[in-house]
Amino acid sequence: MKHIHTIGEAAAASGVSAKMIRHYEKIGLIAAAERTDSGYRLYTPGDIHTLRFIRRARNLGFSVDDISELLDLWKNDTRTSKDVRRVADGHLGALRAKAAEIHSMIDALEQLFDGCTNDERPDCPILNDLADAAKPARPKQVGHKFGFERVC
Amino acid sequence: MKHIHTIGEAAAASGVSAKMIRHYEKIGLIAAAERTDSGYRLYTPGDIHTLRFIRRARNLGFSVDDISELLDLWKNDTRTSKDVRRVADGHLGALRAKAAEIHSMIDALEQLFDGCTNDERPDCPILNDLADAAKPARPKQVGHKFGFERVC
DNA sequence: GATAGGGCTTCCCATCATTGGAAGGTCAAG
DNA sequence: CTTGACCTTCCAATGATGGGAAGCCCTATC
Repeated sequence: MKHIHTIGEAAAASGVSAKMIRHYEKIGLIAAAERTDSGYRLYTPGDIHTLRFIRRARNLGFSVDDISELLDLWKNDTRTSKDVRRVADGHLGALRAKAAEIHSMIDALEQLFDGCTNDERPDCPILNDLADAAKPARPKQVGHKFGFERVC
Repeated sequence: MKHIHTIGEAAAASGVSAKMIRHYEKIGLIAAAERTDSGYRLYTPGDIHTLRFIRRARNLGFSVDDISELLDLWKNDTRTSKDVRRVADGHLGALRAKAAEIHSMIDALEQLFDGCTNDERPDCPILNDLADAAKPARPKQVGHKFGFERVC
């Protein structure tokens, strides 16, 4: 039970794949690992701790750039709580924006579903809407329902 | 006011960039456009209608594969409403899964924020959690708050 | 000692939708 | 004829990850 591990062990212990560990090293997110005489990378428990940090941050959706900053802050004794909040807050904003975007898609799609009969007929408001957005699936009270263009 | 348009006009009229129109042609999502003697692509109003269809579907987050299927259904007289629903339903499921994933990230991050002082001190539950997930930011009643490892 | 297997190395490619740029041909107006 | 805006093709990059090939290394077993 040495305290030094191969990349495979580090991967298993951290939850970061060996592929990604090499990748993170290549892009400079983590320092280049020590090597054995034969070229194998070696990882200390501290390295693995860092890898776990990275994996958790990725689970929270942080980008590699964000993680790089968080790692710097983590290892920086002069950081302030504010610094960390700034990074996390930026990401939280991005997540909320993404969530809003997806929800608007979901809402639009659900609305189209409302008018969809789900039967053997070819008429389908989903395609109608895609073909001509000026003719919403369930118009609030938009008047014109002439159905020009193909029915569906 | 001809009824035939260059790729730039088609792009402006459809909301799909010229780059993407060429790309969609290359990957087979749309048929290869007619050409002038000098090689310029030519688009009919029908082509532009198709491009608008594509753009709207992309706005709803459909993948190119989905859109390809939707286009086939759109132009297929024997399709049924069910067919369209199947595609849209699959996408809706993916969107909901993505939304759930993002919300779980948001929730986790917000919880970390709860314990973050946002001041000049270096102690920060966000980093603490990333460094050691076994020690949640706001533990329900997890006992051990020894703060081994660095404080933050 | 030889061999088999599994793990490690590097390098390249693919994803997915989109954008950017370079180098060069075409068209319309001045 | 020149200028500038448009078009053409081709190549590359994005971001995070996976897949695979070719080849070396290490350990266990015969």
